[in-house]
Amino acid sequence: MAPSAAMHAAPTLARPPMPFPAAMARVLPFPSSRPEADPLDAIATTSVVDRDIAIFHQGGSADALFRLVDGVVRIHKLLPDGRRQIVGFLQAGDFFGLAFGDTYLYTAEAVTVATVRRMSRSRVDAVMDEHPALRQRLLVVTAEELIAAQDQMLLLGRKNAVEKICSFLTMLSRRRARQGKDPARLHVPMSRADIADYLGLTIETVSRTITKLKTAGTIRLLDGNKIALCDPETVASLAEGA
Amino acid sequence: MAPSAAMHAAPTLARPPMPFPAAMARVLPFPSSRPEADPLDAIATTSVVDRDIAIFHQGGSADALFRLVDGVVRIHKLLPDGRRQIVGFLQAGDFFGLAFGDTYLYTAEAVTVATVRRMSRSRVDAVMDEHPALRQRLLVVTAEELIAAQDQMLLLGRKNAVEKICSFLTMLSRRRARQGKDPARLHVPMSRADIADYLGLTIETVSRTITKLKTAGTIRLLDGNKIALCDPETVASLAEGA
DNA sequence: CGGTCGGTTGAAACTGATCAACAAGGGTGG
DNA sequence: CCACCCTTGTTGATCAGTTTCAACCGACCG
Repeated sequence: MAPSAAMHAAPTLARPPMPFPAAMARVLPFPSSRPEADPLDAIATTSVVDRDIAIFHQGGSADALFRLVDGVVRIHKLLPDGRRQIVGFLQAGDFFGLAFGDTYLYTAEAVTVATVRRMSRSRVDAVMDEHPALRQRLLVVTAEELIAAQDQMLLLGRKNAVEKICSFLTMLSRRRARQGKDPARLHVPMSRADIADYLGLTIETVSRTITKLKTAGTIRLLDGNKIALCDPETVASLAEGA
Repeated sequence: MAPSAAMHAAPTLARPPMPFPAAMARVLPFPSSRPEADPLDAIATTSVVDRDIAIFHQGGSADALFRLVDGVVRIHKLLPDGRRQIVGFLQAGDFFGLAFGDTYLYTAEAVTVATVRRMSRSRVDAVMDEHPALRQRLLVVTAEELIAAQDQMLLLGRKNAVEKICSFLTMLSRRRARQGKDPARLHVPMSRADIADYLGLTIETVSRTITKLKTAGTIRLLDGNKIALCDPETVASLAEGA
């Protein structure tokens, strides 16, 4: 995988030196599976991306917009010395790759094997001009992302380790609920390093905090990267500092 | 015109200790490009807001959109126990208060005496439908705001105190440059508490870090809340962990 | 002139980071 | 099939950056 534990903090040392290498994502062409009524769909091509493979890189030429069909994708930014901040975990339906300059401002990588639909930027613009409603929709999803980013700013700036972990678990729980699945039973495909870089912690602190919640009886660790919330409400209130 | 009643709601302290209503709100701050002949202008009314007075509150009914004409406004979110995270400082030209739900997601307050133009939400929607280009512009500025939010996430999650302060100074410097003013001479109207809550630090750490930069000869403190950057490039590189 | 407020500075405490060791898979090659 | 290794996660001990608590200063104000 890409950046990991070793690159946290430590202003002096920086094991992985390069911010953004050149390697492109291994994106396999794939026939369109379910063509929706979506005009964007007509200009999209489907690809399957392996675990830990980049879909695009920070600094790379931003020539396409993507939509996640299946799997989980992380987007992150890097500091020159390799410190990493994961800015979001995407789920099915999410758009990404929005760039208003000519280069991507962050890297997108598959956390699990992921299926994405790729739309060239020029075509997206053309389709938008034809279907103003799409632009409205894109505005709404961008706005929702901004709202989520602001919540994350509150988390990163003002929450302690327990609150951060509980916020993370609550986010996963809410996603489950939105999918009509059991919100007390989470699948957590991301590594401790990913969680740490998302919450502004180290892997050790993530591990210790999860252990603490487990021994406190707040959560239970199941196998297959699954976590059970004994009481989602309690976890949610811990996330807010209760 | 006279300041509207709505924006002179209860004076808000810089750090309100009381909990806030659980109600969620959806608000977007976003910068505009040019304040020229604008159809939005026709439906706007101007107000002057005193220092530290709220323009709207987190949880309040989101019935209007605002554009900052003059002064500085801060936007912040609160945790139930009063911990505060400032998610942005707005400058002249910036839009804020756009809501995608029916209540505001956070509070907007004047950092300096501020002049704002207020546009009712229903009228904004009508004007948008009439001028599709406005919606496009809205998308662009929202995306720019999202990009800024992601940079701030990197700052909050992975930067140390010196890097945070230098990032803040660099942001102010870039704004000055964009206004055609001397980027090495900053006006800093916000208090130490505001800076602390923006950077995820305490007032004391902000003060100490600024002192450290001053004694290191990186910056000079001038009176009238002004700061001179001895070398903006150096400050910018310190912001990235150099 | 006393009081408050914003900012600075000092000392101690604490949370989370760092360094280090180890265990549990999982894959690979002999 | 098994030994080995490499990766991921856990746990312990110590360290350090930031926070907390506290005192102080100067400016401003009634």
